[in-house]
Amino acid sequence: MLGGSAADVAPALLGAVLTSRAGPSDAGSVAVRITEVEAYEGALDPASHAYRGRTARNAVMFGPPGFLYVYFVYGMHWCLNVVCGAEGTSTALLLRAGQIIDGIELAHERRPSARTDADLARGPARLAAALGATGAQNGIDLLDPASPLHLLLPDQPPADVARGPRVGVSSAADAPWRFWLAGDRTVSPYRRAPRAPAPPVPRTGPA
DNA sequence: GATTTGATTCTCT
DNA sequence: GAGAATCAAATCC
Repeated sequence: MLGGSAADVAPALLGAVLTSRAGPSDAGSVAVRITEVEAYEGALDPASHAYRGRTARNAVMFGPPGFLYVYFVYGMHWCLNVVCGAEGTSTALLLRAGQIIDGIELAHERRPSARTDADLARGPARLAAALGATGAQNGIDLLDPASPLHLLLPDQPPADVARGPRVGVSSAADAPWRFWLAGDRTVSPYRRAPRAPAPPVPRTGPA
């Protein structure tokens, strides 16, 4: 399952369940069903952190699949990625959204601004916050049940998978490398990258 | 060594 | 709809 190009692996990750344990005890765990991901194709993808080669920050992406790559962005947010390519290929999948299926109360405590259950993990930084994930979990093995974060892949890929352009990326903005469960309420709203040029406006008024 | 930008979210207008 | 918050990595001089 894991080990191919990010776009190939992406549909298989939809419907997967990511479980986090708050601490040494099992009390306070939160589980999320992944409903939206984005593929980042490593050295082939201008939008990928691995596009310009290996650095201390992105080293995890160059490792074997099944590991967690966590990065810090905009000075305040953590984002979670699952390494999916073979060792050395640096492809990964960004977890963009999910549905909390266990530990809803704890998730609300971690995300006070979320007004509904669907808002708890609707967005990459929100998902990380709901799980209580930070850079401390960077590089852990998601396939190891003993890890603080554990990923359980579904028996078979979901049927209703939609795909489209990625959110918030300013390069390769049109590549259809975002995948989500069609119709799911927890999928984040599409937004073009802030710095991308405005789309052409047809001239309907007087010149 | 200094500057710029970013795989975002929240709040106010 | 627009702007602020705020850190690290990458880029430029």
